[in-house]
Amino acid sequence: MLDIKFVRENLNVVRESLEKRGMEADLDRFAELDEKRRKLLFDVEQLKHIRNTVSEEIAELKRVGKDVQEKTLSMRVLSQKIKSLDAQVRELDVALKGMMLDIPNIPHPSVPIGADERDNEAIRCWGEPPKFDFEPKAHWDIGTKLGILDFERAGKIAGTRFALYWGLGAQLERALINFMLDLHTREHGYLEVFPPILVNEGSMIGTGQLPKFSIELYKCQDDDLYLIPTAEVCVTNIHRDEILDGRLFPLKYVAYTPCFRREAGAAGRETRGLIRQHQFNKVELVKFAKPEESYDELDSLTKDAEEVLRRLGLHYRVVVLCTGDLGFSASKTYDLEVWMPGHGTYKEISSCSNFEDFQARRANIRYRPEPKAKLRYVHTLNGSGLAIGRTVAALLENYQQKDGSVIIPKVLRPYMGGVDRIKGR
RNA sequence: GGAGGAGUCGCAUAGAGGCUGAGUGCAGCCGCCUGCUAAGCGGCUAACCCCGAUAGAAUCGGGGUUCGAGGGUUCGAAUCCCUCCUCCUCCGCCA
Repeated sequence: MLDIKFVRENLNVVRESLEKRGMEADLDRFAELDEKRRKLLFDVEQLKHIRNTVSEEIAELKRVGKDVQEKTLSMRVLSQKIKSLDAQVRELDVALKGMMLDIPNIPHPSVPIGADERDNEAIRCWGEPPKFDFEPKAHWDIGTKLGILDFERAGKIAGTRFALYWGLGAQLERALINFMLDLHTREHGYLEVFPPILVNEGSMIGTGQLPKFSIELYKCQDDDLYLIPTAEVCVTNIHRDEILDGRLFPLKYVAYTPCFRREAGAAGRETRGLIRQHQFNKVELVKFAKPEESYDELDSLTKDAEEVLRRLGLHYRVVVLCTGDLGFSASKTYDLEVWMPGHGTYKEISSCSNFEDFQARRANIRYRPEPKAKLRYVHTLNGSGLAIGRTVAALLENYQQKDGSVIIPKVLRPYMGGVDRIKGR
């Protein structure tokens, strides 16, 4: 959420930012309702002032045993008036809050302007695509043939866009989770957390999934609970409604969780394989930072995620998302895209974002910069470090051999009981 | 799931319709006093919103709101009533 005062005083900045994103909002209506609300609020507060004063007088009169009837009667009228004005203010509050919750974050000035992912800018590359003396296969063919991935039975159990892992496939998934958690906790200084993955509506509003993107979420029918689409939700909301100690910044958390997405807008896209699943595992990095340090923290968070790919020996590039591709809550996002030989393309495997104070304002997460200073909103950041299913896909495609087996990178072997190659069941 | 109890300023607690603009203690900060420390004395220790002053984020003045959340009763609610949430105790069920 943007600061309502900022929006009030910078309507054009907000309008421009919406335009850059290719989005719309009725800002004229916002201005009108906001104006109306403040006028009403001013009126009702004046009436409340009278009520407070007269109530005091009534108390005083009763104390000395004087008649109070006349004042009480006139106050009864005033009180009704206040009640009705209060209701009107509340109505406008709800309308304005609703509008504010639907306005996306303002992109950072360094974000390239563009319409969609084709306008994203690649800023760096690491490694080389592996060379094959045969036609590299897609990971679903490799995995199915090796008997470690079973999409048919997953479809029977749950439906399309679900996967069943067997044997070394399941172990590889688990090995990657542990490898990533160990790397981030032992070498990058993150604190491991294991949060609830069913969360309430307040948490979803806090990070920006609700109210606008409910179509992407799985909701429990009989409870006010949602399955998380990313650990960003539960980990960022750890500090909802808290005042944090700025001396401890940056706070760095890492969490492994399953994630659940309805993929409502992706019908027909990437229906095969592990790339786009309703349920997938992810190791997520989350930071709480001071505003003046948050972009440095974004850079180091991105590097922390990149380190996973480097150690796995996977060729990747880093792109800056353009305004049209930028997420609703983000000010700036770097995507890590891993090379997928079976597809012949790069695929997003991590998304690292700075939300500035957008989520902090929604979730009410603040800190006091100095002992006597005013409270400020923190900046929140997060990034995948990494998406596990997509990493499995990338490993299968990049390390596939002519005989259909797949080499396990050295760093994972200790996590696989020393297995150096998957040759099938 | 059932039955009780509780949620008040950083922590601990008082408060039971109007002398509460929420008191007290602790911790913390700033003074004073002091050879040093301790003690003592005085002060400060909440957030948000609206209006006004100023070129302004700062700051100042006025007003409003907030005692878990939301409604209600009343001229007036921390206090009474209703709904919900969270925590604790006991019972039942359960990995």
